[in-house]
Amino acid sequence: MRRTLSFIYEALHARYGELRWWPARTPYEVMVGAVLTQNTAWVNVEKAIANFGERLSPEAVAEAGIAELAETIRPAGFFNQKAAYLKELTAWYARYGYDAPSVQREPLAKLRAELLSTKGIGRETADSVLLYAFGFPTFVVDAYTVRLCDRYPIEAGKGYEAVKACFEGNVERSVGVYNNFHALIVANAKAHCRKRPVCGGCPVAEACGRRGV
DNA sequence: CGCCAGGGCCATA
DNA sequence: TATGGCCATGGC
Repeated sequence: MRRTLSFIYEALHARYGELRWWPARTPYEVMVGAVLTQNTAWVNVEKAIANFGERLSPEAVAEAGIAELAETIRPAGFFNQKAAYLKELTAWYARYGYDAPSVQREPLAKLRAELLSTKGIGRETADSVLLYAFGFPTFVVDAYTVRLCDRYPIEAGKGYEAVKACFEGNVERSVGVYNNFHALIVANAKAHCRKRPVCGGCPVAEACGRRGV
């Protein structure tokens, strides 16, 4: 299994290089994107992000009315729910004075538990926030990662935490690797490992359990 | 036109 | 624990 994961990482890296998802900007913008992208195409998230203009700050979101916020994020879909979720996540951030270094001084496990008890913040969103916004070494598992585990002989076990533990236990414990590996999985899922697979030219076809399908 | 996208909540059994 | 319904826009 370790060999399989190492092979997949190396092969994807050779094909796509360093993708570094969610580049720079502010941690808060990453947080907003993490909520908006829930079951939503990223292109729609970008439209919603653009709608904020100068109001993409925790202070502005905290002050905004829920209806106004919903209208701003409309292109991202599920806008009523997500407006409420953004309020919740922003309220969590307020505990740390909207200050990233203050968050980063806390233990990962404590922060993850807090996020998971925040309405609208499930495992993937929590891990995305911790990894991409604040730089904690926590592996993000999404639908593409689960698909990878379904198609390759990785034997990660079932459920989010099992898959997460499998990756964390078998790749270098590094924020950079966690970041890039997840981005690589997404990139290959879009190019080849789709729901309906496009196996021609796939860089990891050699290790695929469905080779020939 | 139908399918689906970097989920999560809630009710139900 | 594990399904199923629900939320909603926009690209293809």
